[in-house]
Amino acid sequence: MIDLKQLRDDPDRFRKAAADKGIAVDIDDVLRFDAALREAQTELQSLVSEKNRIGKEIGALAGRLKKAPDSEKPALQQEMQRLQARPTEIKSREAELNAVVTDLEAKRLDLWLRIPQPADHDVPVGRDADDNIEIRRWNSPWFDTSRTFADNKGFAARSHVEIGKALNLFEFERGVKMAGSRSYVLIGDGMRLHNAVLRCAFDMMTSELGFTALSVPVLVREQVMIGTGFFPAGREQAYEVRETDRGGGYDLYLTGTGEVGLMGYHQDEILDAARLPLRYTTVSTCFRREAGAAGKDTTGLYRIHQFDKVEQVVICKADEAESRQWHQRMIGFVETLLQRLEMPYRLLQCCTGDLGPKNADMVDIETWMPSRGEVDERGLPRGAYGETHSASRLYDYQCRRLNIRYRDPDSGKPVVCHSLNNTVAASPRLLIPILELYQNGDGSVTIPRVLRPYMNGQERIG
RNA sequence: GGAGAGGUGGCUGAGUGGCUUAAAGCGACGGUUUGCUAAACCGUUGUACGGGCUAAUACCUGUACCGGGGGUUCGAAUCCCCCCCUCUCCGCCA
Repeated sequence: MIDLKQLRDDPDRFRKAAADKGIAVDIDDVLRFDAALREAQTELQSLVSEKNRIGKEIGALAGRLKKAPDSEKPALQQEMQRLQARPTEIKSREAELNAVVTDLEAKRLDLWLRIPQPADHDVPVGRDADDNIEIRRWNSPWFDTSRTFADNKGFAARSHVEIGKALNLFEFERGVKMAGSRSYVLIGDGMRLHNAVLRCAFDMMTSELGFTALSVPVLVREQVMIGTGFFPAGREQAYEVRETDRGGGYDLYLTGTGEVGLMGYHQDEILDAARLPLRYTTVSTCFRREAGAAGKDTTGLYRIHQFDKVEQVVICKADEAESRQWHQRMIGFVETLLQRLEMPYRLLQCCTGDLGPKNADMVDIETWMPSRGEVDERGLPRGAYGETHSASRLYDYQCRRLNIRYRDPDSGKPVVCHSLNNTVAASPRLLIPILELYQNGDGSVTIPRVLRPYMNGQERIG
């Protein structure tokens, strides 16, 4: 959520920002509702103020009335009636104004929540993912993405789907039987490898990097979804559990990322400035409806409704330099992990059209997936980078919605925090490059060295 | 799931319709005193949203907030209704 005062001061900045992101929101309506609301509030408050003042007189009079001898009571009662006339009159106008204020507040909030965070000045303007700009690449010591898979490994690549089927690491049929399309079952070493990746990433964040591990709810109230910025814009992406239909007071929503729980944790708190920055990590199951993605990435483990993810978030002081520094660090943690896994990746600077409403800046990390991409003249896929991570820098947009602040040591005033988040490892999507890059000509798969401690020392599958 | 007790400021805790529109204590901050520390004494005290005046996030002023939402009333922490949460006991259970 943006700062309304900033909107009043410079509406053009937000008009342009929304246009750059390709998000339709009527800034003029927000300003109109805002102005009308404040006018109504002003009138309402002065009426209530008058009512309260008379109320005090009535209170004092009531006290005198109680102690007064009977002879004086009729006069006092008459005075009481006279005093009560004006508040009664105010009440009807107050009710009218209250209705107006409630209505305008709702209208203003509805639009306010939809005004996107302006992209930072150094984020390239663009329409969609095609306009993202590559920042840099890293190649594995033993796999050069500029050469074909066969040139790298000496045999033709099989897709993770084929590998998984041959080695019985996962299947889709029974997953679909139980839960519908985009559902799957991990089996045996497939499940073990999945856990190994997550554990490896989780241990790095906690033991090595000092992030605090939290296990957080993945079934949360609407307020947390709004606060973290996933609602209202992404409402159709979340599964909802309609508890109100069975008499409960609240509906609940399955979270699409651990970020929701990690950030919602401190909702409505004023944090101790001395304890910032807060660094949290979690491993959680993530649920996504993938509405609007029908027909897209329908094969394999790439786009699925349920997966597990190690996520990292940082909540820091409202300082642009510090925010930017953490963004780079958090990206660096992921690079370290991918380099340990010896898998080629690249960094993409996302353009304005690909940022989403809440980000000032976003860097995607894509890992090389040999089975993706166009098919060459021999009918073999050329391979392509596939998105595995996304590092967001949000300034105070998310923390303002969540109402997470700290007290500035100098002024003593509450200041809205900055927040950042980044994937550490999302699996089974990350199993795609692992299986495909580490496959051998004999059909087996070598287990990446860093994952072997989490596989009981096992070196190969199959 | 059943029964009961609760939810008041940073913390403890009083307050069962106005004469207290949240007492008192603790803590924190500022000051006085002091060779220094401690103590004592005096003072201050939250958040949000408006309005006024502005260079100002300074100052003045208003409204709201006693778990959340609604209601009764001239007036609600207090009375009524719904919901949420916590605790105790019972039941069930990974």
